[in-house]
Amino acid sequence: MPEGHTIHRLAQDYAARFTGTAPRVTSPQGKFSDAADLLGGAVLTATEAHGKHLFLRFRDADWVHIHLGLFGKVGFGAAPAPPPADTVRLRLANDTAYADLRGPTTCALITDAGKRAVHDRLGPDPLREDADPGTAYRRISRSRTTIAALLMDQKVVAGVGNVYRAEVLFRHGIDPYRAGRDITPAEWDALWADLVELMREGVRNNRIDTVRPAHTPEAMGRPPRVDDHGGEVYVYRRASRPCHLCGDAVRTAGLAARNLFWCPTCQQR
DNA sequence: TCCTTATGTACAA
DNA sequence: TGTACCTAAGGAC
Repeated sequence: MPEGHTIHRLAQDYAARFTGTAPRVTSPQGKFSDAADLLGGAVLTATEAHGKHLFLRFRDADWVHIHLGLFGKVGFGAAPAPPPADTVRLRLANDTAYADLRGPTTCALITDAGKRAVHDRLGPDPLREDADPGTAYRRISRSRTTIAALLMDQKVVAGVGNVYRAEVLFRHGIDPYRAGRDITPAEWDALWADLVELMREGVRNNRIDTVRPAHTPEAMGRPPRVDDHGGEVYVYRRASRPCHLCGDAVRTAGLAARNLFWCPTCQQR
């Protein structure tokens, strides 16, 4: 499910199955039918991700812009493709594979200029080679907004979602309510480097794991556990349960319409 | 079977 | 700050 690592992984997965082929493009659910018709016979030539935005290039400059939102999902399978569910917004199918996209916030055909406009409103993405963390720090270091809100602001950093936000702040012992301008350059460098590492691992494994080897249940002599969302984490969705490090209750609170999770003992101002 | 929830974002007021 | 949008899974009945 969709934070930046999911989208970069999807870019790889679409590329592996469809690059250099002219897949049949359909929209069983209907909302992308007109654009799908325009892509009939077109070769998929590249895929790219920036933050939570996915781009599939057909021909020279026809881009399908996809944003999964909160509910979007892509399912891949081997040919022959079964009859699609009627919620499938976009199906690509060639002789070897198919991919079904459901529930996206965005699935639209755009031009190079349209794509550039998307990049322009996004901050640096820890998963992209061209990312400049200094760009993000210039905004953070001038802001009275909390670091928790800034990390989720895609104009500041692209690709971080609610899980990575909670976890990276925990890993660095940073209180989520600290103002951006109180984050030191050294703290930002460490946060960024950690995001790069965690998110790369997220792409590799297609899930979010943030617990250091020294803190796994095995290493700490505790019973094994499985976190709700499929990865091993410190605080995300662990409200009122004991912190893995200090044992105090993990706290939760609403912040900008999302649930924030943190350990008030391990994360100090 | 209904209700809640979710790793997101945009827009109105 | 609230609401709308898109889908599916899990839990309460």
